[in-house]
Amino acid sequence: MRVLLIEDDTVLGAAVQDQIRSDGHSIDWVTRLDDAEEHVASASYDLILLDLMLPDGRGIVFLKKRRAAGDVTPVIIMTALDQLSDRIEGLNAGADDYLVKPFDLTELSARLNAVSRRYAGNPNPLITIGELEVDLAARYVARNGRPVTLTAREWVLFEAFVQRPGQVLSKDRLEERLYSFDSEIESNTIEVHISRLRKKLGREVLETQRGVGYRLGSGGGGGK
Amino acid sequence: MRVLLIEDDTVLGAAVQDQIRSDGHSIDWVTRLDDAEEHVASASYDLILLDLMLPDGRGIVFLKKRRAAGDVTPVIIMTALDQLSDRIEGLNAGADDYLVKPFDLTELSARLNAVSRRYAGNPNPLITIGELEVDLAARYVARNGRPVTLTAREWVLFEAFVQRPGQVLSKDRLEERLYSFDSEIESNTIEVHISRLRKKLGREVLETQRGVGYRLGSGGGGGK
DNA sequence: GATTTCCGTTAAGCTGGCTGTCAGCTTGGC
DNA sequence: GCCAAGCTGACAGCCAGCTTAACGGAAATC
Repeated sequence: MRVLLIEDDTVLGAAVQDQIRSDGHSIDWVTRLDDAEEHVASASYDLILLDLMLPDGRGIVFLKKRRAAGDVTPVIIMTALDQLSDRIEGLNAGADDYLVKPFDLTELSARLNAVSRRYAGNPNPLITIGELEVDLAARYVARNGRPVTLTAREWVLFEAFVQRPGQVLSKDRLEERLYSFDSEIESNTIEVHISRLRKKLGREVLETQRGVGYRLGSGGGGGK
Repeated sequence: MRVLLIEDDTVLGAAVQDQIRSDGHSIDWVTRLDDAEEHVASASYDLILLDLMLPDGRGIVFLKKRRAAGDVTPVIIMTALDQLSDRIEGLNAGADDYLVKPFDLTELSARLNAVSRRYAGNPNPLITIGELEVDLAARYVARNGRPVTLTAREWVLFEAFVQRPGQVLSKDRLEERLYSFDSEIESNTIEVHISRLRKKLGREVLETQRGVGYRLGSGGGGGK
């Protein structure tokens, strides 16, 4: 397994590097986010270990950027014990796991094994919905075999429907998903995004349940 | 998403149950491992929340048994802060994640979302009424396997009957359900909606009890 | 640092269909 | 056959939702 470690603490970094090597994996270690950007651009990794406090920015930003770019490499974030909100933010931003500093090196190994096990046995399943093909893990949609590019918000919405085929999702529920916990939104943002999704994916993909919400259209809930 | 919670602490258990419900998932809560065994044998879950210290044994044993049996349902274990060795053992035994007690409920939600994102949710139980299939949670009805679209009002009415199979509901009662407290309706609105429902769902679905009200027809609640 | 492109949000006008009402008809009880 | 209760087709008003256009901020490129 190929691991990228992003950590500016040299003591911790060296320890992690040693542990991972002795577990039989290869590892690249960088201490800055811009270094990290370069590495992910030029090489492919099976796992990224990400510290959230770095000299040139917050790790969360890096993570969000990767996810927005469609990168699904598993990311484990490393945070201090008291940074609860960071952990939550990290998970919502697409992290797969976190480690609380200071952590035991055997725990790191266990996590590593869990991740490699999870993704080894999971070739991405393709979901077919009418004329659409979806790969949730890879953030990929194609319409009639032709790939469609969705923006971040569009994907979050679309994913919600694909994960719950046949189920009606209310606008409130979708809003919550887009904006996590905060903020009441008093506009038709959801409607606009739905409209754009329909434009890209086909008019029939999302059915309106007036006064209730939306759901995946024909073919989507066919299982029922 | 369907969750099985295995936790003997009633305070924590109740809190978790509430949180998960308010996130829109369904949850079964047991306090003992043998109860848990029964549940996983008779139902399928999308996620198991597992306390490691239980009155009739260690949760680890349960987890190992499930994995040995080939069950890949995601499991999140819940441990006290100082039980580091338990966490490691848990991860190595096949747990997907862990939560450190005491944990924030928002963190629980974030974890839940991460899991449900990873594993697409599974549909809810279907209720069969004659030639109809109903999924209350998904607001879904099909007649002879063909999905039927109900409007908001129609659904509210229909739901009332499905929730009380065999029971006769008076027009007053139904009116109350549609319009809460306000407004006297001086027309035959209910009758009209009933008529529309019958047109969509079949004539026999709703029986008229002249002078009394309506009730679900054959197959609905005949048993009880 | 300037410029350009992209994306999410907001606002406004429009539309389709839901919903309540009524009138005329049917059904069931006596 | 008569009456009351219930059924249903038609219709119009209105509102939820759709769409388009424009704005502002962020990121990317130079």
